Order: sequence, then C-alpha cells, then structure tokens
Amino acid sequence: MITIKEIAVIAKVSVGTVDRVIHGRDGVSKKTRERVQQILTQQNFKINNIARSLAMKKKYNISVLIPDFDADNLFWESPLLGISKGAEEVLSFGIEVNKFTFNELDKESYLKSFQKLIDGNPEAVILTPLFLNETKIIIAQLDKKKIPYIFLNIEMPGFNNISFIGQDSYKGGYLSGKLMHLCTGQKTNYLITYIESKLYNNNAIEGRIQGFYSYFNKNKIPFESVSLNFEDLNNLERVKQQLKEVLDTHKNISGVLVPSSRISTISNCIDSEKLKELSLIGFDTTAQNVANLKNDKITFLISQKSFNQGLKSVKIMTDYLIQNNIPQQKIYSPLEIVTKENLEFSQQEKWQYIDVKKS
Amino acid sequence: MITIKEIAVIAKVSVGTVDRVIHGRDGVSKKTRERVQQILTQQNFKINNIARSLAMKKKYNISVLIPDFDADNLFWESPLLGISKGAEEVLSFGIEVNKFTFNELDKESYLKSFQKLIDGNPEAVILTPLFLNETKIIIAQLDKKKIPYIFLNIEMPGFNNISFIGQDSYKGGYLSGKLMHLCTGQKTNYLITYIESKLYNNNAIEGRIQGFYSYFNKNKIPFESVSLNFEDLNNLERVKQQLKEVLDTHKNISGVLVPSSRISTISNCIDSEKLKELSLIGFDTTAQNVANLKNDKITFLISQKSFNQGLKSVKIMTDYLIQNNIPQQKIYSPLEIVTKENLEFSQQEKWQYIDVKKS
DNA sequence: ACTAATTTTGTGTGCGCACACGAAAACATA
DNA sequence: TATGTTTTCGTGTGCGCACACAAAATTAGT
Repeated sequence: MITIKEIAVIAKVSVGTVDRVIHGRDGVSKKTRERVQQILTQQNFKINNIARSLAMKKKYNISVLIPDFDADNLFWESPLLGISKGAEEVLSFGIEVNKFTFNELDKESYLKSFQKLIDGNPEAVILTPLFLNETKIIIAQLDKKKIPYIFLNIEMPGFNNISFIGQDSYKGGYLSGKLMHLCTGQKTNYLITYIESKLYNNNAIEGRIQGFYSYFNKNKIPFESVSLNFEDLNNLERVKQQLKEVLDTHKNISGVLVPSSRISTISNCIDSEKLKELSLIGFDTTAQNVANLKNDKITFLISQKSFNQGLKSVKIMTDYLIQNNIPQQKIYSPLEIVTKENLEFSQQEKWQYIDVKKS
Repeated sequence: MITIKEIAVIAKVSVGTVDRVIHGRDGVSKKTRERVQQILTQQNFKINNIARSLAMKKKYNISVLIPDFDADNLFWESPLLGISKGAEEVLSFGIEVNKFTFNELDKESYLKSFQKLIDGNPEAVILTPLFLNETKIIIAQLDKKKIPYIFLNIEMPGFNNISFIGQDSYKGGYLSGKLMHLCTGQKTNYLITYIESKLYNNNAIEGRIQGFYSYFNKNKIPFESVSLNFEDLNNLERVKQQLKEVLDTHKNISGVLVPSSRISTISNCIDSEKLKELSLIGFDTTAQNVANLKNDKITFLISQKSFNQGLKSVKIMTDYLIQNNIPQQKIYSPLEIVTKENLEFSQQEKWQYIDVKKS
C-alpha cells in the first residue's frame, strides 16, 4: 500500500499538497493538482483508514431514537442490542452513539425523548418513526438543522431520510403465504389475526397481509380467510375467548397467520389440543416466540434479523459521516425462515454479542 | 477512552512501563506491575486497536489452500469471494492473504499447491482438507513449523486445527427432512442421489443423509427411500437414463433429495413433466441452483452461506494472529432456508461485495 | 521596480501505541 | 568503597494521516 509520502516524492511536491488533492481542498494550482491526481490513480493509492481515523480525532455523535422493550413485548430488544454492538465497533473511529428510548404506546414520550436527544446536538440521527404527526415535527427540526437521519425498522414515506433499513413486509407476507400453503396442503382455510391500533398506522402489518393474499392469488390457489381483530393483547382471557369462538365457528381452519411479532401471545391462548391441528406462522424471533417454536406451538417464524438492522444502521451512518458514503435509499433485511430445526443457528451474531458481553 | 499516557501519569511511571504491563512483557518489578495493573482495570483501560495496528506494522501472511471452481461446479466460487472480501478488510491491519487453489479431483495438485504455499513462509494457513492421506502430509509440515491452521468447509477429525468453519451436515440433513416432509405430505417415498467418490470420503454428504433419515425416525414418520448412485455427473445422457429408470420403476416417488451442491444437474436431467410432480431439495446456492430455484425446478435449497464462511475464516485467523484470540473449536454456519420467495434477500453480503468490485 | 495582496506550497506537530535503546537503580562481588 | 552485573525503568522515534501555520512563489497595484 503506497502512502501519501511516497506519492509526494513521486510528484515532487509536499505531503500537504497531496493531502489537498486527495480531499479536494482548494489552494492547489490546476497544473499540480492534475499531475498529483494522475499519479494518485496511476499508483492506485488507497487511503489508510486506520491512520486516518487516528489522526482525525473528530468526535461524531450519533443519536438513536427507538422504542423501549418490556417483558410483554421484547421486540425492540434485538435492534437495541445491535445498536450497542455497532457503537462498540465504531468507537475507535471517534463515534459516540447515544440511545434515547420511548414508550411505543405514548406519543408524548416520543416527543420528549427527542427533545433530550436534540439537546445533545448530534451530528446524525437514527430513528424509528412510529407516529406520523409527531414524526413530522421531529423531522422538521432535523431538516432545519441539516442533521442527516436514517429510518430504522419502520418505513414512512415523504421524508428526506438518507436511508431506510428494515423489512420488505409485502415480500415477507408473500413468503408466509408460501410456507402456510406448504404446511396445510389442500386445506386452505386460514385465520389472520391482528391488532387494530388507534395509535399508529402500522404499514408493515398491512403489507404482510397483502403479501400473504398475493401468494395465493398469483399462484391461483383458492383459499378462504377469516380475520380476527383484538383490541388488547394484554387481556389474555378476552383473547382466549375470541380465539375459541372463531375457531369453533370455523372448524375447517387449518392455519393461523399472525403478521406481527406477537404470535406467541396467540399461540398461548389457543387450546393445546386444538393447536395440534393448526399451523402457526408468525414474524420475528423474540424470546417468547422462540420458546413456542421449540415446543412445537409455532411452525415457522420469519425473521428480519433486527439485531443486524440495528448494527447496520450505526455502521451505515458512520460510513456516511466519515467517508461521506451515500447509502442505498432502501436496505431490506433478509427474510430468514426459522423453524425448530435450524433455530440454533439463527441469530448467531446476536447471541455471540450477548456472550461476549457476559464474559 | 483513557490512553496509556494517562495511565502512566496516574501510576507515576512511564508509558514504556505501562506498555510492558499491558502486554505481560518482563522487566517490571512485581510491585509496580501490580500497581499499574490495578489502575488499568480500575480505569477500564481498553487498548486502541486503531493506533495499535498503525504502530505495529508487523506484516502477517495468511495463506489459503482451497479448491478452484469451474463452469460445471461453481461451488467454490463463494468461499473464494468471501476470502477476498476478508483480505480487503484486514489489509490495513498489516495482513496479506495469499490464495492457492487446486483441482478438487486431483490429489497431486493439492500437494503441489501446498508446496508453493509453504514456500511463501506464511504465518497462518486456512485450508480445505479434501484428501485424508495428503492432508496428513500437509499438516505434519504445518505442525512441525508451528503454523496455526483453520479447516474451512470440510471437517476432518484428528488434527490440531485451531478451528473448523463450516456446516453441521447432520443438522442440515435433518432440516431437509423436515422440509421434504412438509412438501410431500403423506406421500413419503423419496429418492436420494449421490456420487460415490473414490477420491475422497465426503463426510458431509453422509451426514446429511443420516440427518434426513433421522428426521423421519425421530418423529416416527414412516417413509421409504431409494438410493441412486452416479459414477459421473458430467455424463448427462447416462444420468438422464439412470434417473428415468429409477423414476419409472418407483412411480410413487414424491421427492428427490440431493445431499450435495449438484442438485441443478439432477433437476436438469429429469423430464420436465415428471419434475412437476416432484419436490426437489438440495444444498448450496450456486448460480445454477439458484436459476433452477427461480424457474420452479427446485423447491428448497439449504445454504451454508459459504461466502460468509470464507470471510469469517480470514477474520478469525486475523484475530488469532493480532489479538491472540482463540476461536471456538467448531463454528457452524447458519442453515439458511432458501426458496423462490426469499431468494432475492439471500446472500446479500456476497452480492454487495460483487457490486462494489464492479464499480 | 518595489510593495502589498493573494495564491500556492512546504513544514511541523500530534493522534495512541510498539519497540529499540539507553539511563538509572538495585544488587552482587571483591 | 569501588566496580561489575542485573534488574527496572524512561526516552525517542515512527506508523500514515490531518491540519494549522509558516514560507515561498505568483500576481496585482502603484
């Protein structure tokens, strides 16, 4: 690997001039600039990022706004862990990552957390835009201050986010259709459950349901589906009752699709005898979901590897800040098919990180 | 992040002494060593790897011995690409990666390539131990010279490799059993094809077949299987004939398992009308396999993400050389279930790398 | 032609660490 | 006590780059 010093010798200029050419700073005559540039490309000069980041010492502050997790809903644990991992990896590059969490059921806490965040004067922001109107307020401030931002996990159109990192929910649903069909064969009567949220419009869930339908339509497979809408997934007795009713009236249902991460709640609320006749397919490998996959209550999970999403968001933002690398507008995570038999190999990155932390 | 200089001030010693304590070099009195060590842990000192690798300038040479690929069998392309990616990533750490390939059908070329490799005096070796006896010769030399080595993709017991990176073939086969059962439902009559190799004993294929059987046995699912052994997969006419024969005599076969990466060859040699009645499951996402997955000739592929295996092998060896991090003895890759519907999200790392290379 | 203003180029220092070398302290021997 | 030996510790330099500042070269203005 050739160094700027060597380039300087070849070009018969000083390292300062080479530095100016490399970074396109002004103060170099056209003639020497061209000469140096030519030698640069000709010698295939590649900057030594190790030395660069050591010399730079510029401190960047990336702030993250993301929902918190709790015992009932562990979904956000994974991305948070991924972000922590990312934070460690970019630490030596002079990047500090600050996490701000909020209650996913509380718009106020979203705004309040953001207020704290913005007070820290971050150079860049990674956020989960859960509520539309509040996000508008937030983004207005970011745009005004010209702070770049990435949307993590939730897609929301109409903003100038430099990237979206998450799942293609339509294709996830489409895949769930295929798997469901595979599980149930001819008996194509399905139950689809979801939670009507007055709080936020979750495009992901709708996308998944659409994808699910599309699989059958595009492949000209006749099917029937019943939808069941829960008001409150924490009222387990009510959930049980609703499920029993619908499964009793529609005896021929052979599969249940839960287009969210809450499938374990559903599977726990179905009578265990009845459960044996059903194929359950859901999304995301939360601890509860994984447990139910293990004891055969769930057949398939489709994971978006949200640990990696968190990790990636930090790394991509770092790349943007340090190298000025513009990322792709949409970065879709893999659709990982998880079943009892390959479970132990799933989410390796996450578990490795947790292991390291413990030791 | 606290620096050794700051530690030195606190401990009232010079940076040199701190350095000695950190790296356990001798020449420090017991008393000061303990004092410095205490401050080190107390202040939670973490070495700055950026600065470290800059200062070190020690050049390491990792050499890789791996089969070459050709148009008929692209399997080894992926790990090779992964290794290239890894080589780039560790370049700034003063690590040079040299690749030596051999013909997987030719024991002589294995030894000959190794001879070239060892002449380069590598500090570490990553290899695919394809032939048992020849591997013994090779490893004897490495052991004698105390050169550490990792086994990539192929497991071979009885050696002092610091790690094995590859697939758990038994569990891969077990998963293929589950998927096959899912695809075929009640009709559990299967054809299992393989290539009897006189050259090398491929434990992976045996492991997969065993795993496949185990799935049905452990779950007490009655099934029947027919085995078909090809002498030469390049003699397509003969392969076609053999397949036709076996499928004609066993009309009730509903699925075909190919426990190797050569499933595309098989699927291309089955009459297309007949193919529609069959479920085909195979391993590894070679270009040909992927193409056949797309046009519905193959139902499932189980991928071991060999790109990542190659990448990982380089990074793990680097970690071992630079940080003296001892890796796990066995590092199993995920069992990625690939189907037409999630194909585009598969192997992202690999495609990204290829894209970058092109631009 | 002689300053002054401006552009162009060169130099020096430091980022945090590794390591060679030399200095000082502690100890040993006569 | 003087001298040699060994142990312990400190200093200086460089890794490749960024950046502030100084110096030189060029141009403009009179």
